[in-house]
Amino acid sequence: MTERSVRTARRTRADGDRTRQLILDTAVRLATVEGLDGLSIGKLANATAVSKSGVYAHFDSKQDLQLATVDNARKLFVDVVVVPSLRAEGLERLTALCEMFLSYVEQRTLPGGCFFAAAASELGGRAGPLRELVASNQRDWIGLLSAAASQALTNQQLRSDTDVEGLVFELNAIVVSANTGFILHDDPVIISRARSAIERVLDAAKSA
Amino acid sequence: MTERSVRTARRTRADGDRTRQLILDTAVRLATVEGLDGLSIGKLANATAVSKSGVYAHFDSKQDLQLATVDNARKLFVDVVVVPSLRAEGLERLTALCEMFLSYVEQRTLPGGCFFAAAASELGGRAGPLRELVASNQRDWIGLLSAAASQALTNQQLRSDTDVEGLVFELNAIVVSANTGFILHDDPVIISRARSAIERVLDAAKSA
DNA sequence: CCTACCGATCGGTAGG
DNA sequence: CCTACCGATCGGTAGG
Repeated sequence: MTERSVRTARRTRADGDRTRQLILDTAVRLATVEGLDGLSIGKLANATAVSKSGVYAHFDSKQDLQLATVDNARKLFVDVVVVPSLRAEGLERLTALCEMFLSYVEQRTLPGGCFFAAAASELGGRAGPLRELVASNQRDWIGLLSAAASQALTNQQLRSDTDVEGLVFELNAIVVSANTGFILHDDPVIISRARSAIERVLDAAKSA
Repeated sequence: MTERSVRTARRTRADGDRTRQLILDTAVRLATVEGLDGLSIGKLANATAVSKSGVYAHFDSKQDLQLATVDNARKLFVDVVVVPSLRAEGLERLTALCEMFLSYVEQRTLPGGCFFAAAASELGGRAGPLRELVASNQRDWIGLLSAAASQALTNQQLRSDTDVEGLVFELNAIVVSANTGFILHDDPVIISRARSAIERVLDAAKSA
């Protein structure tokens, strides 16, 4: 009987998982505004109504929390940008990836815009595992665009003399720049300017 | 006599100006790596071998220091990117602005790459005078590119149906993305990829 | 420009 | 998961 009431009162594993997820989701949102470094355990504890040591119950150190936050941001990015685009193939997939990225920014999915654009700028000039993890995620994204572009080339949807790396560099530059500009100037016109630029670049590369 | 020795021992106005400039130059460099917010008065004092209150002798508050740091970064940018490009006009000026920007990044003028690219990413999602100052500098840069592009159009160096705003958006996206990629991946190939992209975009816009 | 100090907050730990 | 605490560092000030 005592045993029983203790058991019902005790926090279950599922509770712990939910708290951990709450902390990480909040961390992703906070980090797009304050930066991954500006994110403090104290502020995060306050924002989630968990005590500081409650946060440390889930993460060994600030760096451990930061790495888990990047992983969580990756999951979000895959869910809202990548997965919906995988329904299409080749040129259509390439177009969808760019459009879903722009829409992910435009919808203000995260308050400070794209998590990885912010993290890449913040950590670019530093060293350590956090920077490497962000760089690796960035390479994965470029790889995803490149694979779609290559398939479009194989499908003869793009001109046979297309420079795939150059095309992907340009597309990525456009969507990332749209993110920064949209957040800095709070101006949706920048998103439509990016849409036009994407269209122009892809039209120029399309096979006749 | 006592008067005299006191006078020679006393710090002159020029000494103060030199210290202030040393602080600001160090702040610009540090801010490209640590961020304008990550920049602390203590670290800055250490890096310049001035005491913390020595820093406060020149700036009323951290925000005051940050605003002065942005102004100092602007001066540097004008010196190394803008001024050399103003010798040319029209299309040549537009090309020079892009090339000088890429070279300013490639030469590692600042350890964390372009100051304003870093500041725009860091402050984009926040509010206040610092963000407004950075946004205003960003608009000036876009305005500079736009003016050169417009003149190129007037000079009939660009096709008469050229979308100046779209062209400038694309050129800026390319050079800023080159900055982030170069710093994050430490790979000079990204700069040459950007040079090719600039060339491709400008070639497509050139009048026959 | 310095030394010496302020309260607040940082990342992190002890003990439960 | 909590309260209560640690030394270090933060932005900033007093007094010289």
